Amino acid sequence: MKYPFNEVEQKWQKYWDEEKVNKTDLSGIEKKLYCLVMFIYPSGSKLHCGHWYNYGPTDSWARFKKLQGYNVFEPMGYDAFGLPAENYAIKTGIHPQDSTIKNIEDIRAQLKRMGCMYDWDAELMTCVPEYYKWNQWLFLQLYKRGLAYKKYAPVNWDPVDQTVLANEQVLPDGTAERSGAKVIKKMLAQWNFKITEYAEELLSGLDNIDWPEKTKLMQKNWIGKSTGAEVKFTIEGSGESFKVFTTRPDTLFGVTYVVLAPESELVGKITKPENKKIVDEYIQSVQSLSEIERTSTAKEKTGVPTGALAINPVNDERIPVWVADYVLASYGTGCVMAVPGHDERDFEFANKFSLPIRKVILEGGKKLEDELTEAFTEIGTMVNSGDFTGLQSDDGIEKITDWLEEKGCGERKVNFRLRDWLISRQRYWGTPIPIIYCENCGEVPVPEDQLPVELPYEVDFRPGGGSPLARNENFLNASCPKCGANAKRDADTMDTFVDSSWYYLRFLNREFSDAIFDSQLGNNWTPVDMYVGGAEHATMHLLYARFIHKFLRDIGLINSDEPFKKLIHQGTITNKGAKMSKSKGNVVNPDIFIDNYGSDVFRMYLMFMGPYELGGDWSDKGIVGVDRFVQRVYSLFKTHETLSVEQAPDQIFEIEKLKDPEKNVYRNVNQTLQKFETEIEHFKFNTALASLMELLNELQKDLSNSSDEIKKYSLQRFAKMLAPLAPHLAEECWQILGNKITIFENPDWYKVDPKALIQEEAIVVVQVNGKVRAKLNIQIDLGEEKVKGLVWNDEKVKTHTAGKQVVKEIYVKNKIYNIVVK
RNA sequence: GCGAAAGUGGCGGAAUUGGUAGACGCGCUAGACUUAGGAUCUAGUAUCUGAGAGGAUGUGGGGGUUCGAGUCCCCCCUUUCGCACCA
Repeated sequence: MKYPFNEVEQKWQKYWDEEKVNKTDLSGIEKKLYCLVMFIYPSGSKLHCGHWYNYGPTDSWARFKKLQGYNVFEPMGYDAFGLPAENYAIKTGIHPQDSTIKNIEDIRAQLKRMGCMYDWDAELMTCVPEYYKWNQWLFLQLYKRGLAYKKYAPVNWDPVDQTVLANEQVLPDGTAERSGAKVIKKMLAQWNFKITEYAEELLSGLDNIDWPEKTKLMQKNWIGKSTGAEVKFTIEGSGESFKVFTTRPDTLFGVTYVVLAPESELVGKITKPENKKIVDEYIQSVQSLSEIERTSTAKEKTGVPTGALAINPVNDERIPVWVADYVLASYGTGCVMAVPGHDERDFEFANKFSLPIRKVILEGGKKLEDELTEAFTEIGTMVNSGDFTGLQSDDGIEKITDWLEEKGCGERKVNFRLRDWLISRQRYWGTPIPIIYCENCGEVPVPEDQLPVELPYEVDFRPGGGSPLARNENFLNASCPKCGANAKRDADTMDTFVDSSWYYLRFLNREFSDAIFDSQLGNNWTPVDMYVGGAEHATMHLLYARFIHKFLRDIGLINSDEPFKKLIHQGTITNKGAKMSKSKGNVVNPDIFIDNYGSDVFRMYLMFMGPYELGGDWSDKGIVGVDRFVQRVYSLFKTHETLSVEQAPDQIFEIEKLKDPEKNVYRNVNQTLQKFETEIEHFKFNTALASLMELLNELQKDLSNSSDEIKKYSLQRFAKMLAPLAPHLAEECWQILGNKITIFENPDWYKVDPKALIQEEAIVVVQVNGKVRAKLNIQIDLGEEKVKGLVWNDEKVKTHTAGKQVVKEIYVKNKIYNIVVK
C-alpha cells in the first residue's frame, strides 16, 4: 500500500494544532532552548525553496532537541514592512497593507503545510501599531541619549526606490542591495542611529559568540578598527588647520605633501586664486564619476594642487596641499598625509605628479643610498627623522606619538571604518519617525504616552511626488507637543532593519503592553540559543541587532550582552547556477513537490542534498530516492502493525543471548542511534538521513529473523529517529506500532546501549608496501604476535613478500598491518 | 589586487586523531515478478586490463614528509564567496 502522505500529514497537523503540542510554556527555563530562523519577508512571491531550505532542517534540529528533553521555543513571524509591498502598490493600486495581509495569509497556509513545530500563539507581524509603536519608543530612547540624531550630509540615494540607504545597504559595485539600482550621492538631512558609539564593544563581543568565523571576520572588517594618531597640520599664511589620521606616525618625517578629499570644505577656503580654476574643474569631474569608478583600485590616480602649503609639525617643512579622489571624505578626517616612500598609493601618486619621495624607514639589509623602487611599508630602522633617527619604526610610532602629545600637535586616536546607521527612508510602508517640527520649538520628540504615531491608511501612491506621507496633510499636520502651535510631522519612515533588530524579544510575548518586551522573559530566554539565516545579513541585520541588544541592556531592559549565541547560515539554493529570483524567472515552486510527494519527503530531500551550510544547485533528480525510502519505511511498519508495543523504553538486551540476525539488528540500531545523534546535533542532516537509510536496509534484511521483542525495540527507535526529519510519517509509524501517546506529546530520546557498540571482531587490512593485499577477520584486541602469525600465514602475503627482505612491520591495533619489503 | 573556502565516479555527495577512497542516494546494466510497467524486488556499477582469479591506475596539476596522504607541508591551476584606494 502506498503511503497516503496527504491524509497522514493533514491528520497530524490537525492533531498537533488541536492539542497545542507545539505550544511552549515559557515559564520552564531549566532546559530552555530558543531556536530561531530569520522571520519571513511576506512578498508576493510566497514560500520558495530557499525558505524551505532555511526552515525545514532547522525545525528538524529543534525537534531533535525537543526529543532530547529541551523546552524548545520556535516561533515564526513576518517582517511585514518594506519597499516591495509599496512598489507593488504603485504598480497595481493595491494598498500595501491589503497586499501584505493577503500575502501573510497565503504564506501562513504554506508554512502550516510544512509541519514545523512553530508556536503559532507567538506569531507576530511588524506592520501593526502594537509592534511598530515600540520601534518609535526605541527611537525615542536612543534620541534621549543622543544616539539618534539628524545630520545633513551626503547620503546614498537609490533612484529606483526613491529613498536613502545606509552604507552597508550599498553593494561594493555601487548598486543598491535591494533594488539593484546605481546609487548616487545626495545631500540630505537624515536620521542616524549612533552605532559607532558601540563600535568597540561590537568588535570585542565577537570573541564571545559561536558564529561562523567568516561572518565574524566580515563584521570585524566592517567595523574596521585601526589605531594610530591624529596629527594637526596648519596652512601657511592663513588661520586654517586640519587634522590627518595616520596609523604610521613613524613616517611623519617622510611626508612630502598632503591630500584633501574633493568634498572637503577646506578645499574652497585654502585654494590659491591661480589654482581655483583647475581645482573647481577637478571637483566637478570627480562628481560626475560613479561610485564604482571612483573607488576602483585599478583606476589611475588623479589629483590637482591647490597651491596652498601646509606645515609639517615635526620639522616645520612647507609641503604642497593637493586634492585627489583617492582620499575619501567618509573615512578618518578626509585628509591624508602622504608618505610616498612608505605607502603604495602615495608612491604611485608622487611618481605620476613628480612629487618628492623621501626615505625615512630603512629596510633591513639595505643601504641608505639604495633607491626606492617601490614603497617600503614594513617595519625598519628610522632614518632622516631628526631625533628619532636610528629607532626601530614600531618603537618610533610610540615615541613620535608621545612627542606629538607633549607638543600639543597630535594625539593617540582609534579610528573606525564603521559609519552610523542611517535609518530615514523616504517611503510610506514603514514605521513613522516620532518627531514633530515646530516653528517655535524646533525638533520635538513625540511624548511616549502619545505613541504610536499611526501610519495612515488613506494615502496617495502616485509615483514621482516624493514620499506619500509628505503629501498627506492629515498625517503631516500636528500640534507641537511642547507649545501646542501648528507643527509638521517628520514624513520619513524607518529602515525595516529597525523592526528586525529586536523582534526576537517581542516573540516572547507579542501582547505585552507595558514595555517593548517583557524583561523577565527576555532575561530568561536570551540570548537566542540557535539562530539560522542567510549569510547576506552578516553586516546588516546581524550587526544592527547586536547594537540594539547592547543598547537595550544599557538602559536596563535585558541582562545579556549578545542577542544570538550560536549562528548558522544555511547555504544558498541556486537554480541553473543563479540565485533564485523572480526577475530571473528561475524560482522553483515547492508546492508542486508537496503535492506530489508530501512535506516530509520534500524536507528530507532538501536535507539529503548535501552539507547544510553549502547549499547547491537545485535538481529534483534524487527526490524519488527519498520517496522510495519513505515508502519502504511505511510498508515496514505496516507489516508490523500487529506487534504490541508494551515494552519499557530503556530495555536492554543481553547481546550474548541473541541470535545472529538479532545481534546484527541490535548492534545496528544502537550504532545508528549514536551516529544519528552527533550528526543531527551538528546540522549534518545529509549523513543523519543516510544513517537511517542504512539502518532500514539492515532491518529489511534481518528483522524478519528476529524475535518480536527485538522487532519492537528496533522499530520504536527507528520511528523516534525518523521523527525530527519526517515528523508526520514518524508519528504515523509510532501510532501503527500501537503507541497511545504521540512522539511529540511525550518527548524523550532513547539511550544507546554501550555494550552493543563493542565489537567482537575487527577487520585488519594487510598491506605490503602500502598496497592492500589481504583482509583478515580477527578477534577484537588480539595480541600483536597472534596477528602477526595470521598475517604471515596468508597466501597473498606470502606471494607478495616471497624472496624479498622485510624492512619493517607496522601494526595499528584492530586496523592495519603494513609490511615493508625490499 | 588582498583574504577565506572549496576542487573526490556519469550525477548529488560520504570518509574520527594521516590507516580498506567512493558510505547513502540518483542514474545506468542485467535478472525476477508481471498482459504491461516510468511500480516493486534481487544482483552489479571508479577507470584501464584480463575469460577469470587477479593486476595496474586513481580524490584539480606538480613536488615533498611518512611504513602509509583525499586528509599534513610547498608551488601552480580552476571555481565560489567576501573585501576592494580605509590613510
